[in-house]
Amino acid sequence: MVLSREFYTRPDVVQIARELLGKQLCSIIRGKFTSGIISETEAYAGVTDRASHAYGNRRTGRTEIMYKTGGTGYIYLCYGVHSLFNVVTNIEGIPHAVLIRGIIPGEGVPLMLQRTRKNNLTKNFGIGPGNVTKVLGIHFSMTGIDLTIKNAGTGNDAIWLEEKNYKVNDSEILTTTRIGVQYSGEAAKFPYRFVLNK
DNA sequence: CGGCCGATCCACT
DNA sequence: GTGGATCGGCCGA
Repeated sequence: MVLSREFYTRPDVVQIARELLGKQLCSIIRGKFTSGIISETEAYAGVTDRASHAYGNRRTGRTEIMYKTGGTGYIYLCYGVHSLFNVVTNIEGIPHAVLIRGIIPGEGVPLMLQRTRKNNLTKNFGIGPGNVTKVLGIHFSMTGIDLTIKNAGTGNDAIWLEEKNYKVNDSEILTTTRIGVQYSGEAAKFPYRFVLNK
């Protein structure tokens, strides 16, 4: 079942980040389907979170996407090399987001290998936010895409999340501070990263 | 318009 | 453990 608008528009972005573990992230890129189970997430709590791009209510061409309704994809270029995929949460006007940092490969592994130019599944395949987008074929030019429908009307391309029969127990969830945000002072200490430890 | 820098990754030592 | 790659976005002038 595709995750609904109501799932994304709830107010607690940290709780949503936690709940996204075990959900299936799917893409159709140029007509080709690939998917994986989300194994690592980080919450970015909007205008009061110094680690967020929207800290201090900053509105720019890029961050504007974060102010859209929950269930929108916020994708941006990092270090000039990597597309990073986020799920926008909360209602329109409140710029919360969850960064997807890792997936367990599901369907379409041969195509994933082709995209990463590898011959077989390595130990950390699909781990790391730049790798998530690489294996699923997601590009930062797709930012703003609607995540609640399987065909978002952008030609053959679509991204969505599904609830699958993948059970996650609380005991399997590791909570830590976020990666790469040491510049953000106190916010760097927030326990906003969730890892599936299975 | 110029300069700085990033929610990273990988090869190499 | 470390450093280079690489370029759009953001800010200041």
